[in-house]
Amino acid sequence: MPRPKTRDDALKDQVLTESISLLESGGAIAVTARRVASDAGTSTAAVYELFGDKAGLVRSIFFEGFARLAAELAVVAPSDDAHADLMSVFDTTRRFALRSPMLFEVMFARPFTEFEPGPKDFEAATQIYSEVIRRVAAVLDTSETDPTTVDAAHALVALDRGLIAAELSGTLGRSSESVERRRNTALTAIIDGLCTAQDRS
Amino acid sequence: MPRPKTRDDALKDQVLTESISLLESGGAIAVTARRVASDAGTSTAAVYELFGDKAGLVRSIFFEGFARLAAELAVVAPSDDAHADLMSVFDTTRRFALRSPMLFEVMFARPFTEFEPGPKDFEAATQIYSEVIRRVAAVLDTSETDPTTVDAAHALVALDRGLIAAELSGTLGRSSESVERRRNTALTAIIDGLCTAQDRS
DNA sequence: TAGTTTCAAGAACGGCGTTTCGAAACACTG
DNA sequence: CAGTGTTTCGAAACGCCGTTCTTGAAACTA
Repeated sequence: MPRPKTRDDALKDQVLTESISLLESGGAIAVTARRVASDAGTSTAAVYELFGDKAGLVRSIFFEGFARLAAELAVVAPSDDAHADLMSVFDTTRRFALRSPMLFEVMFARPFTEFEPGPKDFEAATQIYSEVIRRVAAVLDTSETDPTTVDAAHALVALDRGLIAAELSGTLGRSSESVERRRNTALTAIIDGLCTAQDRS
Repeated sequence: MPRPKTRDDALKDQVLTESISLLESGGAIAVTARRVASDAGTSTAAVYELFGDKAGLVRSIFFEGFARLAAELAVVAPSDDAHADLMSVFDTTRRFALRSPMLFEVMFARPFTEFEPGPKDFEAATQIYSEVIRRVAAVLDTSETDPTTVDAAHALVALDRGLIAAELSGTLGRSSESVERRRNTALTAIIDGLCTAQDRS
C-alpha cells in the first residue's frame, strides 16, 4: 500500500558516484550534503537515510577507493620476474594516486574532519596487503605466513605510502626526474636491504 | 590618543596555545573560533584580526608543530656513532608523534578541511630535512650537497612518515612488539640498502 | 570636562550537518 | 469510483560553524 521507494541501492550508488566526482573536481570542501543531493537529483534527507550521516558518506567513499585500487592491483598479471611484479604494485598504486589524488587522500590522509577511520575501517585495506604479501613472499622466497614476509610487506607499504604522500604534497622533488629517481632509490634500497636481511638468516 | 591594543602578539601566542590544547584534547572538531576565543578569554573577532581566518589559525598550528619538532631534534647531541645518530632522529620524531598525535596529524595529514598546506607552507619542514641530511651524510660518508645524500634523506623521511602514519592509525601492528619490530626491520633495511648502493658506486 | 579617535565584543549573516513534519503516492476496501 | 490507511518523500527548520559588522566603550588631547 505504500508509495514506492526511490531511496534504494541504485540511488545510493548514484549518490556515491556523484560524491566522488564532486570530491575530485572541487576537493573535500565541495562535498556537502546539499550539493551531493542536488547533483544526484534527490534531497538531503535521502542522503541521510542512505548513509546515516556525513561520516557514513565519507566512509563509503573510503571503501570505494580501496575497492577501486584493489581492482587495479588484481588486474596486473604475475610474470616470471618476482622483483618486477612487486614493483608493479607500487607503480600501480602510485598511478592510482596521481589519477585520483583526492580519493587517495580520503584513503590515506584525513581531509574530512567528520570521518576518522578506525581499526574496523582499515580492514578494507587488508586485501591490498595480501596482494603485497604474495609478491613479497615470491621475492624473498619465503612463506606468505612467515612473520618476515609480513614485516617486509608492512615496511614496503609504509614506504610507498610515505613516498606518494610526499609526491602529492610536492615535497619529494621539483622535477619529475628527481621524484622518480628518489622513488627508485628508496624502493630499490629497501628491497635490497630486506633481501640481504633474509639471506643472512 | 587611541586606547591601547589588547590584540597583540602576546594574545596571539595565547590563542595559539589554547588552540593546540583544544586540538590535543578534543581533536580537530573541537577547534572552533568560538571555543578558541572563549578559552583564550577573548572574542572571535580578535581571532580573526590576529590570524586572518580559520586557515590562518591552523597554519600557525602547523608551523608551531614544526618548530617544536625541530627544537626536539636539535637537542639530540651528535655522538661518535653516526648510525645511532641517524636512528635517533626517527626515534625522536616518533616519540613526538605519539606524544602529540593531533599536532603531528596537522603537520603530516590534513585533518582540517579549511587548511591545505601549499609549497610555501612546507618550507617550514626544510629545517627538519637539513637535520636528517646532516646525519645521512655522516652515515654514507658523502657530502651534504651530494644528490645521493639528499635522495637518501628523502627516502628515509618518507619511510618514517609512512611508518608513523601506520602506527598512529593502528595498522602497523597490534602489539607494541610487532610495531617496534616492523619499524626496526624497515629502517634497518633501507639504511642497509642505501649504504650498499653507495658502496657500489 | 568635552571632543575625538581607536578598539573590543556581541549580534547578525549565510551555509553547513541534521531532523522534522506535512504532503504525496500507492494498495486496498466498500 | 471515492475513501482509507500506510509508507515514503522533500521542503523547511534548528543549531552550530566561519565570518563580518555595528554599536558602544575606552583612552588620550586640549
